[in-house]
Amino acid sequence: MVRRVSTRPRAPPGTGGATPFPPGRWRRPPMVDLPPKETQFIDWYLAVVEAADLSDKRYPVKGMNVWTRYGMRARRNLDAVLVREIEATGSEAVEFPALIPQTEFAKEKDHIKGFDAQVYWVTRGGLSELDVPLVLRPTSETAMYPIFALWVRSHQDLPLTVYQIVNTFRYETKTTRPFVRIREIHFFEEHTCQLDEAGATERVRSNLAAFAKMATAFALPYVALRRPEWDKFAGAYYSVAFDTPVGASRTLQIGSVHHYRENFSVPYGIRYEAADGSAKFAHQTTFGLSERLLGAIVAVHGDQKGAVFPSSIAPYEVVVVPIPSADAPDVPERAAAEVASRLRAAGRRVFLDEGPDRPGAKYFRWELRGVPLRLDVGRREAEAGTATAVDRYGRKGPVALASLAADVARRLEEFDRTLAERARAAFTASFARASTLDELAGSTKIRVVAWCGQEECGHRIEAALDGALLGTPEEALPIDAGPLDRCVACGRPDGLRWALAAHPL
RNA sequence: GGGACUGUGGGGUAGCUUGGUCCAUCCUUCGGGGUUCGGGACUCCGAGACGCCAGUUCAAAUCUGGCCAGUCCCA
Repeated sequence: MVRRVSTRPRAPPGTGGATPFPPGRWRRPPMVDLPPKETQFIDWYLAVVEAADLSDKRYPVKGMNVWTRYGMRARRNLDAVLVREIEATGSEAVEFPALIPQTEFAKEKDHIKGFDAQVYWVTRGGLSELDVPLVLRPTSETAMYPIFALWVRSHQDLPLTVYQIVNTFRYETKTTRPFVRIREIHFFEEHTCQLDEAGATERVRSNLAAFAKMATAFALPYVALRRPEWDKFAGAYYSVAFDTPVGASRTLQIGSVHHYRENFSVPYGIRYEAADGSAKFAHQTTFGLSERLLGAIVAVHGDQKGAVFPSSIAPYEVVVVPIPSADAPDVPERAAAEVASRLRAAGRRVFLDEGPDRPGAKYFRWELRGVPLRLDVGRREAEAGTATAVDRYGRKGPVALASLAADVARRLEEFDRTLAERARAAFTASFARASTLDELAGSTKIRVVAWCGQEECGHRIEAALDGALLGTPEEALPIDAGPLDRCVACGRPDGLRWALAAHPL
Protein backbone atom coordinates (compact mmCIF):
# COMPACT_ATOMS: atom_id res chain seq x y z
CA MET A 1 0.00 0.00 0.00
CA VAL A 2 1.26 3.44 -0.83
CA ARG A 3 1.71 5.60 2.18
CA ARG A 4 0.36 9.07 1.77
CA VAL A 5 2.61 11.87 2.82
CA SER A 6 0.99 14.88 4.37
CA THR A 7 0.85 17.88 2.08
CA ARG A 8 0.92 20.03 5.14
CA PRO A 9 4.27 21.64 5.95
CA ARG A 10 6.25 19.57 8.39
CA ALA A 11 7.79 20.97 11.49
CA PRO A 12 11.41 21.77 10.76
CA PRO A 13 14.17 19.69 12.29
CA GLY A 14 15.14 20.58 15.79
CA THR A 15 11.62 21.25 17.00
CA GLY A 16 10.82 17.66 17.80
CA GLY A 17 9.02 17.10 14.54
CA ALA A 18 10.99 14.01 13.65
CA THR A 19 8.98 10.98 14.66
CA PRO A 20 10.25 7.52 15.53
CA PHE A 21 6.82 6.15 14.57
CA PRO A 22 5.68 5.52 11.05
CA PRO A 23 3.72 8.51 9.85
CA GLY A 24 1.44 6.25 7.83
CA ARG A 25 -2.27 6.41 8.26
CA TRP A 26 -4.43 3.93 10.01
CA ARG A 27 -7.28 2.48 8.09
CA ARG A 28 -10.24 4.77 8.40
CA PRO A 29 -13.17 3.42 10.32
CA PRO A 30 -16.52 3.54 8.56
CA MET A 31 -18.54 6.54 9.55
CA VAL A 32 -21.40 4.61 11.07
CA ASP A 33 -22.71 4.17 14.58
CA LEU A 34 -21.89 1.01 16.47
CA PRO A 35 -24.76 -1.37 17.27
CA PRO A 36 -25.99 -0.91 20.86
CA LYS A 37 -23.69 -2.77 23.27
CA GLU A 38 -26.51 -3.47 25.71
CA THR A 39 -28.89 -5.24 23.36
CA GLN A 40 -26.68 -6.46 20.52
CA PHE A 41 -23.51 -7.37 22.30
CA ILE A 42 -22.00 -9.70 19.70
CA ASP A 43 -22.68 -7.31 16.84
CA TRP A 44 -21.23 -4.49 18.88
CA TYR A 45 -18.11 -6.50 19.69
CA LEU A 46 -17.46 -7.47 16.09
CA ALA A 47 -18.00 -3.90 14.93
CA VAL A 48 -15.60 -2.50 17.52
CA VAL A 49 -12.83 -4.96 16.71
CA GLU A 50 -13.23 -4.10 13.05
CA ALA A 51 -13.64 -0.36 13.39
CA ALA A 52 -10.87 0.04 15.95
CA ASP A 53 -8.57 -1.67 13.45
CA LEU A 54 -7.36 -4.33 15.87
CA SER A 55 -7.73 -7.29 13.55
CA ASP A 56 -8.42 -7.91 9.90
CA LYS A 57 -10.76 -10.84 9.63
CA ARG A 58 -10.74 -11.02 5.85
CA TYR A 59 -7.96 -13.58 5.70
CA PRO A 60 -9.41 -16.44 3.66
CA VAL A 61 -9.19 -19.11 6.36
CA LYS A 62 -11.98 -19.31 8.89
CA GLY A 63 -10.88 -18.39 12.36
CA MET A 64 -7.48 -17.14 11.28
CA ASN A 65 -7.26 -13.39 11.35
CA VAL A 66 -4.53 -10.89 10.61
CA TRP A 67 -3.00 -8.87 13.40
CA THR A 68 -2.92 -5.26 12.23
CA ARG A 69 -0.27 -2.76 13.24
CA TYR A 70 -2.59 -1.28 15.83
CA GLY A 71 -3.66 -4.68 17.16
CA MET A 72 -0.05 -5.81 17.39
CA ARG A 73 0.81 -2.84 19.56
CA ALA A 74 -1.89 -3.87 21.99
CA ARG A 75 -0.81 -7.50 21.88
CA ARG A 76 2.82 -6.70 22.58
CA ASN A 77 1.89 -4.53 25.53
CA LEU A 78 -0.34 -7.30 26.82
CA ASP A 79 2.35 -9.94 26.40
CA ALA A 80 4.82 -7.70 28.18
CA VAL A 81 2.59 -7.78 31.26
CA LEU A 82 2.34 -11.57 31.12
CA VAL A 83 6.10 -11.95 30.76
CA ARG A 84 6.80 -9.48 33.55
CA GLU A 85 4.49 -11.19 36.02
CA ILE A 86 5.35 -14.78 35.23
CA GLU A 87 9.08 -14.14 35.26
CA ALA A 88 8.65 -12.47 38.62
CA THR A 89 7.66 -15.91 39.90
CA GLY A 90 10.80 -17.56 38.54
CA SER A 91 9.43 -18.94 35.30
CA GLU A 92 11.74 -18.92 32.28
CA ALA A 93 11.02 -18.77 28.56
CA VAL A 94 11.53 -21.74 26.26
CA GLU A 95 10.18 -22.59 22.86
CA PHE A 96 9.18 -25.98 21.56
CA PRO A 97 8.43 -27.00 17.96
CA ALA A 98 4.93 -26.67 16.54
CA LEU A 99 4.73 -30.22 15.18
CA ILE A 100 4.22 -33.26 17.37
CA PRO A 101 4.56 -36.88 16.26
CA GLN A 102 1.30 -38.80 16.50
CA THR A 103 3.05 -41.40 18.63
CA GLU A 104 3.83 -38.86 21.34
CA PHE A 105 0.50 -37.11 21.03
CA ALA A 106 -1.41 -40.30 21.73
CA LYS A 107 0.27 -41.21 25.02
CA GLU A 108 -2.17 -39.68 27.50
CA LYS A 109 -5.57 -41.21 26.77
CA ASP A 110 -7.93 -38.55 28.15
CA HIS A 111 -5.88 -35.81 26.59
CA ILE A 112 -6.06 -37.20 23.09
CA LYS A 113 -9.75 -37.91 23.53
CA GLY A 114 -10.31 -34.28 24.48
CA PHE A 115 -8.45 -32.90 21.48
CA ASP A 116 -9.13 -35.59 18.90
CA ALA A 117 -11.83 -33.71 17.05
CA GLN A 118 -9.96 -30.47 16.82
CA VAL A 119 -6.40 -31.04 15.73
CA TYR A 120 -4.84 -30.27 12.39
CA TRP A 121 -2.73 -33.03 10.91
CA VAL A 122 0.33 -32.81 8.75
CA THR A 123 0.37 -36.02 6.79
CA ARG A 124 2.63 -35.21 3.88
CA GLY A 125 6.16 -33.92 3.47
CA GLY A 126 6.59 -32.68 -0.04
CA LEU A 127 5.32 -35.48 -2.23
CA SER A 128 5.69 -38.33 0.26
CA GLU A 129 3.24 -39.51 2.86
CA LEU A 130 4.80 -39.29 6.31
CA ASP A 131 5.38 -42.58 8.14
CA VAL A 132 4.34 -40.93 11.37
CA PRO A 133 1.76 -38.16 10.88
CA LEU A 134 2.43 -34.92 12.73
CA VAL A 135 -0.03 -32.97 14.84
CA LEU A 136 0.03 -29.19 14.69
CA ARG A 137 0.03 -28.43 18.41
CA PRO A 138 -3.35 -27.59 19.92
CA THR A 139 -1.39 -27.08 23.18
CA SER A 140 2.10 -28.24 24.03
CA GLU A 141 1.95 -30.91 26.73
CA THR A 142 2.76 -33.68 24.31
CA ALA A 143 5.54 -31.71 22.63
CA MET A 144 7.25 -30.81 25.87
CA TYR A 145 6.87 -33.80 28.11
CA PRO A 146 9.05 -36.31 26.25
CA ILE A 147 11.82 -33.71 26.55
CA PHE A 148 10.96 -32.96 30.17
CA ALA A 149 11.55 -36.66 30.79
CA LEU A 150 15.14 -36.12 29.61
CA TRP A 151 15.61 -32.92 31.59
CA VAL A 152 14.27 -34.23 34.87
CA ARG A 153 16.55 -36.85 36.41
CA SER A 154 17.05 -35.82 39.99
CA HIS A 155 15.07 -34.02 42.67
CA GLN A 156 17.69 -31.32 42.21
CA ASP A 157 16.27 -30.64 38.72
CA LEU A 158 12.95 -29.69 40.31
CA PRO A 159 10.95 -27.64 40.22
CA LEU A 160 11.12 -27.14 36.46
CA THR A 161 9.20 -23.98 35.65
CA VAL A 162 9.08 -22.80 32.04
CA TYR A 163 6.71 -20.95 29.75
CA GLN A 164 6.39 -20.15 26.08
CA ILE A 165 4.33 -17.75 23.98
CA VAL A 166 3.58 -19.44 20.66
CA ASN A 167 0.78 -20.04 18.21
CA THR A 168 -1.37 -23.10 18.69
CA PHE A 169 -3.99 -24.51 16.37
CA ARG A 170 -7.43 -25.90 16.99
CA TYR A 171 -9.90 -26.90 14.34
CA GLU A 172 -12.83 -25.00 15.82
CA THR A 173 -16.12 -26.05 14.27
CA LYS A 174 -18.41 -23.49 15.83
CA THR A 175 -18.69 -19.87 14.72
CA THR A 176 -15.34 -18.16 15.15
CA ARG A 177 -14.92 -14.70 16.62
CA PRO A 178 -11.84 -12.48 16.63
CA PHE A 179 -9.66 -13.01 19.74
CA VAL A 180 -12.33 -15.12 21.41
CA ARG A 181 -12.90 -18.25 19.38
CA ILE A 182 -10.26 -18.78 16.75
CA ARG A 183 -8.34 -21.53 15.07
CA GLU A 184 -4.86 -20.07 15.36
CA ILE A 185 -4.35 -19.08 18.95
CA HIS A 186 -1.69 -16.75 20.29
CA PHE A 187 -1.01 -18.79 23.38
CA PHE A 188 0.84 -18.24 26.63
CA GLU A 189 1.47 -21.56 28.37
CA GLU A 190 3.45 -22.28 31.47
CA HIS A 191 4.38 -25.89 32.23
CA THR A 192 5.93 -26.99 35.47
CA CYS A 193 7.21 -30.16 37.07
CA GLN A 194 7.11 -30.36 40.85
CA LEU A 195 8.43 -32.77 43.45
CA ASP A 196 5.04 -33.83 44.70
CA GLU A 197 1.37 -33.03 44.84
CA ALA A 198 1.84 -30.34 47.47
CA GLY A 199 4.42 -28.64 45.28
CA ALA A 200 2.04 -28.66 42.35
CA THR A 201 -0.77 -27.32 44.51
CA GLU A 202 1.53 -24.53 45.62
CA ARG A 203 2.34 -23.71 42.00
CA VAL A 204 -1.38 -23.48 41.21
CA ARG A 205 -1.72 -21.04 44.09
CA SER A 206 1.24 -19.04 42.83
CA ASN A 207 -0.28 -18.90 39.34
CA LEU A 208 -3.56 -17.63 40.78
CA ALA A 209 -1.65 -14.86 42.50
CA ALA A 210 0.27 -14.02 39.33
CA PHE A 211 -2.94 -13.87 37.36
CA ALA A 212 -4.43 -11.50 39.91
CA LYS A 213 -1.61 -9.09 39.16
CA MET A 214 -2.03 -9.45 35.41
CA ALA A 215 -5.76 -8.86 35.68
CA THR A 216 -5.14 -5.76 37.74
CA ALA A 217 -2.95 -4.39 34.96
CA PHE A 218 -5.78 -5.00 32.50
CA ALA A 219 -8.44 -3.80 34.96
CA LEU A 220 -10.31 -7.04 34.33
CA PRO A 221 -12.41 -8.25 37.25
CA TYR A 222 -12.89 -12.03 37.22
CA VAL A 223 -13.79 -15.05 39.29
CA ALA A 224 -11.45 -18.03 39.71
CA LEU A 225 -13.56 -21.17 39.55
CA ARG A 226 -12.72 -24.80 39.97
CA ARG A 227 -14.38 -26.41 36.98
CA PRO A 228 -16.71 -29.34 37.58
CA GLU A 229 -15.32 -32.81 36.82
CA TRP A 230 -17.08 -33.02 33.49
CA ASP A 231 -15.62 -29.76 32.28
CA LYS A 232 -11.99 -29.96 33.37
CA PHE A 233 -9.08 -29.84 30.94
CA ALA A 234 -8.48 -33.09 29.10
CA GLY A 235 -6.08 -35.07 31.24
CA ALA A 236 -6.14 -32.79 34.27
CA TYR A 237 -6.62 -33.79 37.91
CA TYR A 238 -8.47 -30.52 38.33
CA SER A 239 -8.81 -27.20 36.49
CA VAL A 240 -9.24 -23.68 37.76
CA ALA A 241 -10.49 -21.22 35.16
CA PHE A 242 -10.86 -17.45 35.22
CA ASP A 243 -14.17 -16.11 33.98
CA THR A 244 -15.11 -12.51 33.40
CA PRO A 245 -18.68 -11.33 32.81
CA VAL A 246 -19.40 -9.85 29.39
CA GLY A 247 -22.92 -8.89 28.43
CA ALA A 248 -26.07 -10.26 30.02
CA SER A 249 -25.43 -13.56 31.81
CA ARG A 250 -22.50 -14.24 29.54
CA THR A 251 -18.99 -15.05 30.64
CA LEU A 252 -15.70 -15.30 28.87
CA GLN A 253 -13.01 -17.69 30.08
CA ILE A 254 -9.83 -15.64 30.05
CA GLY A 255 -7.35 -18.14 31.43
CA SER A 256 -6.88 -21.40 33.25
CA VAL A 257 -4.55 -23.23 35.61
CA HIS A 258 -4.41 -27.00 35.76
CA HIS A 259 -3.11 -29.48 38.28
CA TYR A 260 -2.10 -32.67 36.48
CA ARG A 261 -0.86 -34.71 39.41
CA GLU A 262 0.96 -37.64 37.73
CA ASN A 263 -1.47 -37.95 34.85
CA PHE A 264 1.10 -36.92 32.26
CA SER A 265 4.35 -37.68 34.05
CA VAL A 266 3.53 -41.39 34.19
CA PRO A 267 2.81 -41.94 30.47
CA TYR A 268 5.65 -39.59 29.48
CA GLY A 269 8.10 -41.01 32.00
CA ILE A 270 8.92 -37.78 33.81
CA ARG A 271 10.58 -39.53 36.70
CA TYR A 272 13.29 -38.49 39.11
CA GLU A 273 15.44 -39.93 41.83
CA ALA A 274 14.45 -38.54 45.20
CA ALA A 275 16.87 -37.64 47.99
CA ASP A 276 16.26 -41.02 49.60
CA GLY A 277 17.15 -42.81 46.39
CA SER A 278 13.62 -43.83 45.44
CA ALA A 279 12.16 -43.21 41.97
CA LYS A 280 9.20 -40.85 41.79
CA PHE A 281 7.06 -39.25 39.17
CA ALA A 282 6.86 -35.48 39.00
CA HIS A 283 3.58 -33.69 39.67
CA GLN A 284 2.79 -31.18 36.98
CA THR A 285 0.87 -27.96 36.45
CA THR A 286 0.08 -25.70 33.54
CA PHE A 287 -1.15 -22.14 33.22
CA GLY A 288 -2.69 -20.95 29.96
CA LEU A 289 -3.65 -17.54 28.60
CA SER A 290 -4.36 -16.17 25.16
CA GLU A 291 -5.49 -13.16 23.15
CA ARG A 292 -8.87 -13.77 24.69
CA LEU A 293 -7.54 -11.34 27.25
CA LEU A 294 -7.52 -8.71 24.54
CA GLY A 295 -11.04 -9.68 23.54
CA ALA A 296 -12.11 -9.39 27.17
CA ILE A 297 -10.51 -5.97 27.48
CA VAL A 298 -12.44 -4.77 24.45
CA ALA A 299 -15.66 -6.42 25.64
CA VAL A 300 -15.48 -5.27 29.25
CA HIS A 301 -14.19 -1.71 28.90
CA GLY A 302 -15.54 -0.72 25.50
CA ASP A 303 -18.56 1.53 25.19
CA GLN A 304 -20.86 3.02 22.59
CA LYS A 305 -18.07 5.17 21.23
CA GLY A 306 -15.74 2.22 20.70
CA ALA A 307 -12.84 0.52 22.43
CA VAL A 308 -11.39 1.79 25.70
CA PHE A 309 -7.90 0.59 26.61
CA PRO A 310 -6.31 0.77 30.02
CA SER A 311 -3.11 2.75 29.60
CA SER A 312 -1.02 -0.34 30.41
CA ILE A 313 -1.86 -1.95 27.10
CA ALA A 314 -3.18 0.91 24.96
CA PRO A 315 -1.35 0.92 21.61
CA TYR A 316 -0.85 4.62 22.26
CA GLU A 317 -1.34 6.14 25.65
CA VAL A 318 -1.63 9.64 24.21
CA VAL A 319 -2.60 11.04 20.84
CA VAL A 320 -1.64 14.62 20.07
CA VAL A 321 -3.93 16.50 17.71
CA PRO A 322 -2.84 19.81 16.22
CA ILE A 323 -5.70 22.22 15.56
CA PRO A 324 -4.82 24.10 12.37
CA SER A 325 -5.12 27.82 12.32
CA ALA A 326 -5.59 29.83 9.11
CA ASP A 327 -3.77 32.93 10.30
CA ALA A 328 -0.80 31.12 11.84
CA PRO A 329 -0.36 27.99 9.73
CA ASP A 330 2.76 26.49 11.29
CA VAL A 331 2.25 27.41 14.91
CA PRO A 332 -0.06 24.64 16.15
CA GLU A 333 1.82 22.00 14.20
CA ARG A 334 5.14 22.92 15.72
CA ALA A 335 3.71 23.17 19.20
CA ALA A 336 1.99 19.78 18.85
CA ALA A 337 5.22 18.20 17.63
CA GLU A 338 6.98 19.67 20.63
CA VAL A 339 4.38 18.19 22.98
CA ALA A 340 4.68 14.77 21.37
CA SER A 341 8.45 14.90 21.46
CA ARG A 342 8.58 15.77 25.15
CA LEU A 343 6.19 12.98 26.05
CA ARG A 344 8.19 10.45 24.09
CA ALA A 345 11.30 11.60 25.87
CA ALA A 346 9.43 10.88 29.09
CA GLY A 347 8.79 7.31 27.87
CA ARG A 348 5.17 7.63 26.76
CA ARG A 349 3.69 5.88 23.76
CA VAL A 350 2.49 8.80 21.68
CA PHE A 351 0.92 9.26 18.27
CA LEU A 352 1.10 12.68 16.66
CA ASP A 353 -1.86 12.85 14.31
CA GLU A 354 -0.71 15.18 11.57
CA GLY A 355 -3.15 13.80 9.04
CA PRO A 356 -5.21 16.02 6.78
CA ASP A 357 -8.56 15.28 8.41
CA ARG A 358 -10.43 17.86 10.38
CA PRO A 359 -9.94 17.78 14.14
CA GLY A 360 -13.44 16.48 14.78
CA ALA A 361 -12.87 13.47 12.56
CA LYS A 362 -9.67 12.72 14.46
CA TYR A 363 -11.48 12.88 17.79
CA PHE A 364 -13.99 10.30 16.67
CA ARG A 365 -11.30 8.02 15.28
CA TRP A 366 -9.16 7.96 18.40
CA GLU A 367 -12.16 7.49 20.63
CA LEU A 368 -13.15 4.50 18.50
CA ARG A 369 -9.62 3.18 18.91
CA GLY A 370 -9.71 3.60 22.64
CA VAL A 371 -6.78 5.93 23.27
CA PRO A 372 -6.86 6.95 26.95
CA LEU A 373 -5.78 10.55 26.56
CA ARG A 374 -5.91 13.13 23.81
CA LEU A 375 -3.96 16.37 23.80
CA ASP A 376 -5.27 19.16 21.59
CA VAL A 377 -2.82 21.85 20.58
CA GLY A 378 -4.17 24.84 18.71
CA ARG A 379 -3.09 28.42 18.39
CA ARG A 380 -4.47 29.28 21.81
CA GLU A 381 -2.49 26.51 23.50
CA ALA A 382 0.61 27.26 21.49
CA GLU A 383 0.60 30.86 22.63
CA ALA A 384 -0.13 29.97 26.24
CA GLY A 385 2.42 27.14 26.41
CA THR A 386 -0.24 24.54 27.21
CA ALA A 387 -2.24 21.69 25.69
CA THR A 388 -5.85 20.77 26.27
CA ALA A 389 -6.17 17.25 27.66
CA VAL A 390 -9.31 15.22 27.07
CA ASP A 391 -9.49 11.68 28.39
CA ARG A 392 -11.52 8.86 26.87
CA TYR A 393 -14.35 9.59 29.27
CA GLY A 394 -14.52 13.19 28.08
CA ARG A 395 -12.92 14.84 31.08
CA LYS A 396 -11.18 17.97 29.92
CA GLY A 397 -8.57 20.35 31.30
CA PRO A 398 -5.38 22.23 30.49
CA VAL A 399 -1.89 20.87 31.00
CA ALA A 400 1.15 23.14 31.09
CA LEU A 401 4.12 22.40 28.88
CA ALA A 402 6.37 23.05 31.86
CA SER A 403 4.83 20.16 33.83
CA LEU A 404 3.74 18.09 30.87
CA ALA A 405 5.03 14.64 31.82
CA ALA A 406 3.78 14.86 35.38
CA ASP A 407 0.38 16.24 34.36
CA VAL A 408 -0.09 13.55 31.75
CA ALA A 409 0.95 10.87 34.24
CA ARG A 410 -1.61 12.18 36.71
CA ARG A 411 -4.38 12.23 34.14
CA LEU A 412 -3.57 8.73 32.95
CA GLU A 413 -3.65 7.48 36.51
CA GLU A 414 -7.00 9.11 37.03
CA PHE A 415 -8.26 7.60 33.81
CA ASP A 416 -7.07 4.13 34.81
CA ARG A 417 -8.70 4.48 38.20
CA THR A 418 -12.03 5.40 36.64
CA LEU A 419 -11.74 2.57 34.15
CA ALA A 420 -11.12 0.07 36.93
CA GLU A 421 -13.97 1.45 39.05
CA ARG A 422 -16.42 1.20 36.19
CA ALA A 423 -15.37 -2.33 35.40
CA ARG A 424 -15.65 -3.31 39.03
CA ALA A 425 -19.14 -1.84 39.36
CA ALA A 426 -20.34 -3.62 36.22
CA PHE A 427 -18.77 -6.83 37.48
CA THR A 428 -20.51 -6.74 40.83
CA ALA A 429 -23.83 -5.92 39.22
CA SER A 430 -23.66 -8.93 36.95
CA PHE A 431 -24.18 -11.56 39.67
CA ALA A 432 -27.34 -12.64 41.45
CA ARG A 433 -28.30 -15.64 43.51
CA ALA A 434 -30.84 -18.16 42.30
CA SER A 435 -32.54 -20.13 45.06
CA THR A 436 -34.77 -22.20 42.78
CA LEU A 437 -34.32 -23.78 39.39
CA ASP A 438 -37.13 -21.62 38.04
CA GLU A 439 -35.11 -18.51 38.76
CA LEU A 440 -32.43 -19.77 36.41
CA ALA A 441 -34.55 -19.82 33.30
CA GLY A 442 -33.95 -16.83 31.05
CA SER A 443 -31.61 -15.26 33.56
CA THR A 444 -29.75 -12.11 32.58
CA LYS A 445 -27.36 -12.43 35.51
CA ILE A 446 -24.59 -14.81 36.33
CA ARG A 447 -26.28 -17.02 38.89
CA VAL A 448 -24.87 -17.99 42.23
CA VAL A 449 -26.37 -21.26 43.44
CA ALA A 450 -25.94 -23.64 46.31
CA TRP A 451 -24.92 -27.02 44.93
CA CYS A 452 -24.52 -30.39 46.59
CA GLY A 453 -21.65 -31.29 44.29
CA GLN A 454 -23.36 -34.20 42.56
CA GLU A 455 -23.03 -34.36 38.82
CA GLU A 456 -26.71 -35.09 38.28
CA CYS A 457 -27.71 -31.90 40.11
CA GLY A 458 -25.07 -30.01 38.17
CA HIS A 459 -26.63 -31.07 34.90
CA ARG A 460 -30.10 -30.15 36.15
CA ILE A 461 -28.79 -26.68 36.92
CA GLU A 462 -27.31 -26.42 33.44
CA ALA A 463 -30.56 -27.59 31.86
CA ALA A 464 -32.63 -25.10 33.85
CA LEU A 465 -30.39 -22.22 32.77
CA ASP A 466 -29.71 -23.58 29.32
CA GLY A 467 -26.13 -22.71 30.12
CA ALA A 468 -23.14 -24.10 31.95
CA LEU A 469 -22.19 -24.72 35.55
CA LEU A 470 -18.91 -22.84 35.58
CA GLY A 471 -17.65 -24.25 38.83
CA THR A 472 -17.01 -23.45 42.44
CA PRO A 473 -15.16 -20.31 43.55
CA GLU A 474 -11.57 -20.67 44.70
CA GLU A 475 -11.87 -17.40 46.54
CA ALA A 476 -14.66 -15.32 48.09
CA LEU A 477 -17.95 -14.99 46.24
CA PRO A 478 -18.26 -11.74 44.28
CA ILE A 479 -21.53 -10.93 46.07
CA ASP A 480 -23.14 -11.63 49.40
CA ALA A 481 -25.41 -14.52 48.41
CA GLY A 482 -27.09 -15.25 51.75
CA PRO A 483 -27.18 -18.60 53.54
CA LEU A 484 -25.75 -21.76 52.00
CA ASP A 485 -28.77 -23.82 53.00
CA ARG A 486 -29.74 -26.42 50.43
CA CYS A 487 -28.96 -27.59 46.93
CA VAL A 488 -30.84 -25.60 44.33
CA ALA A 489 -31.55 -28.80 42.40
CA CYS A 490 -32.18 -31.61 44.88
CA GLY A 491 -32.89 -29.55 48.00
CA ARG A 492 -30.59 -31.63 50.18
CA PRO A 493 -28.42 -29.86 52.76
CA ASP A 494 -25.39 -32.18 52.43
CA GLY A 495 -22.02 -31.45 50.88
CA LEU A 496 -22.96 -27.92 49.91
CA ARG A 497 -20.74 -25.46 48.12
CA TRP A 498 -21.34 -22.35 46.09
CA ALA A 499 -21.33 -22.62 42.32
CA LEU A 500 -21.71 -20.16 39.46
CA ALA A 501 -23.78 -20.76 36.37
CA ALA A 502 -23.90 -18.69 33.20
CA HIS A 503 -23.68 -18.74 29.43
CA PRO A 504 -20.06 -19.00 28.27
CA LEU A 505 -19.43 -16.90 25.19
C1' G B 1 -24.25 -35.87 12.29
C1' G B 2 -29.61 -33.56 11.00
C1' G B 3 -32.23 -29.14 9.43
C1' A B 4 -32.98 -23.90 7.94
C1' C B 5 -31.05 -19.67 5.81
C1' U B 6 -27.40 -16.45 3.35
C1' G B 7 -23.32 -15.21 -0.41
C1' U B 8 -23.66 -8.20 -4.85
C1' G B 9 -17.04 -3.06 -4.99
C1' G B 10 -12.34 -2.58 0.73
C1' G B 11 -16.94 -2.41 4.55
C1' G B 12 -22.38 -2.20 4.60
C1' U B 13 -26.49 -2.43 1.24
C1' A B 14 -30.82 -1.93 -3.00
C1' G B 15 -32.35 -4.98 -6.89
C1' C B 16 -34.09 -11.38 -6.89
C1' U B 17 -40.91 -12.84 -5.64
C1' U B 18 -42.83 -11.77 -11.63
C1' G B 19 -35.55 -12.90 -16.20
C1' G B 20 -35.10 -7.60 -20.28
C1' U B 21 -36.14 -0.83 -17.94
C1' C B 22 -28.98 -3.09 -14.46
C1' C B 23 -22.33 -1.81 -18.96
C1' A B 24 -26.31 -2.91 -11.27
C1' U B 25 -28.74 1.54 -6.26
C1' C B 26 -27.35 4.22 -2.02
C1' C B 27 -24.01 5.04 2.23
C1' U B 28 -19.11 4.41 3.53
C1' U B 29 -14.18 3.74 1.70
C1' C B 30 -10.22 4.77 -1.87
C1' G B 31 -7.38 8.40 -5.69
C1' G B 32 -7.18 13.65 -7.46
C1' G B 33 -8.63 19.18 -7.47
C1' G B 34 -10.68 23.49 -4.95
C1' U B 35 -12.75 25.97 -0.71
C1' U B 36 -12.17 24.74 4.46
C1' C B 37 -10.24 23.52 9.55
C1' G B 38 -11.63 24.33 18.14
C1' G B 39 -16.41 17.68 17.69
C1' G B 40 -17.65 13.05 12.04
C1' A B 41 -16.78 19.69 6.34
C1' C B 42 -18.57 20.99 1.48
C1' U B 43 -17.97 20.54 -3.56
C1' C B 44 -16.24 18.83 -8.42
C1' C B 45 -13.86 14.74 -11.07
C1' G B 46 -12.45 9.66 -10.82
C1' A B 47 -11.93 4.14 -8.94
C1' G B 48 -14.16 -0.25 -7.26
C1' A B 49 -18.88 -5.85 -7.00
C1' C B 50 -23.25 -10.00 -8.77
C1' G B 51 -18.94 -16.81 -4.41
C1' C B 52 -17.41 -20.92 -8.22
C1' C B 53 -18.91 -24.33 -12.20
C1' A B 54 -22.54 -26.05 -15.35
C1' G B 55 -27.59 -25.73 -17.25
C1' U B 56 -32.36 -23.36 -19.08
C1' U B 57 -33.22 -19.01 -22.31
C1' C B 58 -33.08 -14.62 -27.72
C1' A B 59 -31.70 -12.68 -22.76
C1' A B 60 -29.51 -14.60 -15.91
C1' A B 61 -27.49 -10.70 -10.09
C1' U B 62 -32.56 -12.75 -10.73
C1' C B 63 -34.65 -19.49 -12.57
C1' U B 64 -32.45 -24.90 -11.96
C1' G B 65 -28.47 -28.30 -10.39
C1' G B 66 -23.74 -29.23 -8.25
C1' C B 67 -19.71 -27.32 -5.50
C1' C B 68 -17.39 -23.88 -2.11
C1' A B 69 -17.84 -20.48 1.90
C1' G B 70 -20.50 -18.51 5.94
C1' U B 71 -24.57 -17.89 9.68
C1' C B 72 -28.30 -19.85 12.87
C1' C B 73 -31.05 -23.92 15.19
C1' C B 74 -31.10 -29.10 16.79
C1' A B 75 -28.23 -33.68 18.32
